[in-house]
Amino acid sequence: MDLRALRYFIAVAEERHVGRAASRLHMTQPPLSRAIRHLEDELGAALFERTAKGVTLTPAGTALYDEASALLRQADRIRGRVTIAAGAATLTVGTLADTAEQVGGRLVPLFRARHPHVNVTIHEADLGEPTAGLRAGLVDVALTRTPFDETGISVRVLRSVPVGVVMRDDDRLAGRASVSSADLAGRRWVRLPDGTDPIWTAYWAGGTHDGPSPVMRTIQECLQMVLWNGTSALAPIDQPLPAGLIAIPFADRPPSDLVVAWPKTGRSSLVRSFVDVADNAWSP
Amino acid sequence: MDLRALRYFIAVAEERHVGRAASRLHMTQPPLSRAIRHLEDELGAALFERTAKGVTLTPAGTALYDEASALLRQADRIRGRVTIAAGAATLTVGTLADTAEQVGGRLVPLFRARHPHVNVTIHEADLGEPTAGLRAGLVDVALTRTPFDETGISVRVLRSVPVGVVMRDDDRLAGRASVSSADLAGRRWVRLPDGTDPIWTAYWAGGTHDGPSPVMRTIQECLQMVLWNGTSALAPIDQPLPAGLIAIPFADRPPSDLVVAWPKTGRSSLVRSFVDVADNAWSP
DNA sequence: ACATCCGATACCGCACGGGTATCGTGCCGG
DNA sequence: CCGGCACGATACCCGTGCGGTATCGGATGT
Repeated sequence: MDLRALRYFIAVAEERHVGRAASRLHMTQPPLSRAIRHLEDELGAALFERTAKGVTLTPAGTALYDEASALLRQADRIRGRVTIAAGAATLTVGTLADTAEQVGGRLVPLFRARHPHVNVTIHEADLGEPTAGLRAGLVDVALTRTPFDETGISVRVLRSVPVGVVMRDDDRLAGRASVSSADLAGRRWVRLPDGTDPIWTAYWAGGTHDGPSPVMRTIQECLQMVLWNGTSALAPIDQPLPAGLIAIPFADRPPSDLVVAWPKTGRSSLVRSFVDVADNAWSP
Repeated sequence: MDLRALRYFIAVAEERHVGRAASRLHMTQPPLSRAIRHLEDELGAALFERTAKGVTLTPAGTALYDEASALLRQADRIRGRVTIAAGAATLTVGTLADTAEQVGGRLVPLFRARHPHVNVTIHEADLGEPTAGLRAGLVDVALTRTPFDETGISVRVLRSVPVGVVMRDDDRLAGRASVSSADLAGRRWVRLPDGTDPIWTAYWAGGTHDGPSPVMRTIQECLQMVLWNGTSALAPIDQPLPAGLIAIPFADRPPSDLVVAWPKTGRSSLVRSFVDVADNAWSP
């Protein structure tokens, strides 16, 4: 009887519905069904009655619900107690270009409210670091955008944002309702630093690179280059543009997800809590 | 931070020694070291100071010890509460021939004291069932003797018992300090039921079977056959023999362990508790 | 009758938690 | 001062367990 099984049980008990509980737990329904069955086997008692439109608690289930929720509350308190006893803990958050303003400004205060004793530091990464320092081990958790190489990295989507082609408002394509890859042929394009994750580079690439083109390191630089040099760029269209620039929806790319990312291995309790706060702040 | 990790931590904290804690937990030292390291990483705090002759608690470790022991006590209470709420639970214990008297008589009352609400039933198996009904799914846990086919079965040793050759006291070998396989050539031997686990059969076999020999089903039958038919048998020498029989230590077999055995999969909390009671009653 | 939605089942692949073998190191006795 | 020893740490292997996807059985309500 581990704590994870009890958390699963609590979710099912509160939702009275295995499928909904599964999505609340960010998993699929079958393993959750199995976990509940295992818990029932281990305790030697039926915890739920299965009905056609969900599940209901048995008396044993009700008893477990009371006990388990108290136990989980007590378990959650432990983390804080120990980190306090160990002295101030530190969480380093990596942000990619503008994600600090996009979500960090709302997220970090919520996190600090939950963990007043934790020191939160920010590492602002440039556009050549899609994991915002996560892969380099510089940060504990990152606020960034997909797509990038996710091997060894867990991701939770906060917001899904379509991308558009950003260009000067005197561009010959200005006014089009939408553009496709074919419209971009031969167009000069902003360039990411060499050595950047190829998945990331390919996603933001557009047109063709004939001849040298400028290298950008931040969203601001990127937009300035579009404005000054007449190049173009793909950018998420969830933010206001500087005067003189317009963005046209680009149908040939799936949306880019604004995500919180963390290492698959060695997830600390602070990281888990950070992700949890992010979930609660955006998913409902 | 699962409960298992906390149990590991408690053991190390109390022993102040990873190796001793590991053997107390019935595991080896390296995975325990790793688990402690993982817990420290997850909590973001050093819990122990490593010294040359063991480990000592840091302030954070002391804080965790207090919190964790309270949490584990609360978790242990849950099982009982739930099974009570679910109505009487039942644990079926399989015993092999004489193990019921050997250890069951002491073990079951201890278990019933810890779980007053649980119904304990006994299944007495004959000598052709070395797992005492465990493999057939007839029982939840078994008190039996090694060796047998342990695939899918977990085992905990309660007592290790040497075996001896049992024969009539007028046997020509009577008076020998010990015998070996060579002394048994051609001797008539008791026989186990057909279809019995070959590992088990081979262990208790001795001499050679020329011609039909009686089949035995219980230790009592076995000894009676030795007495009446002049056959011989191997038997654990931890019990008094009927008058007219003697046992001579037999060096050509490793000792037979008196064990508690249970299925590797689907271990219920009652089974775990039963094993735990057995541990505490015999291992110290 | 049938579409629909529920939980259960079957099966797969990977990560994790056991194991054994070995290492690095600090302490102690000769 | 050095060699042996005992401790925890590390390296590596392997089986189990827990995620996933695809599908089933069965109840419900139009």
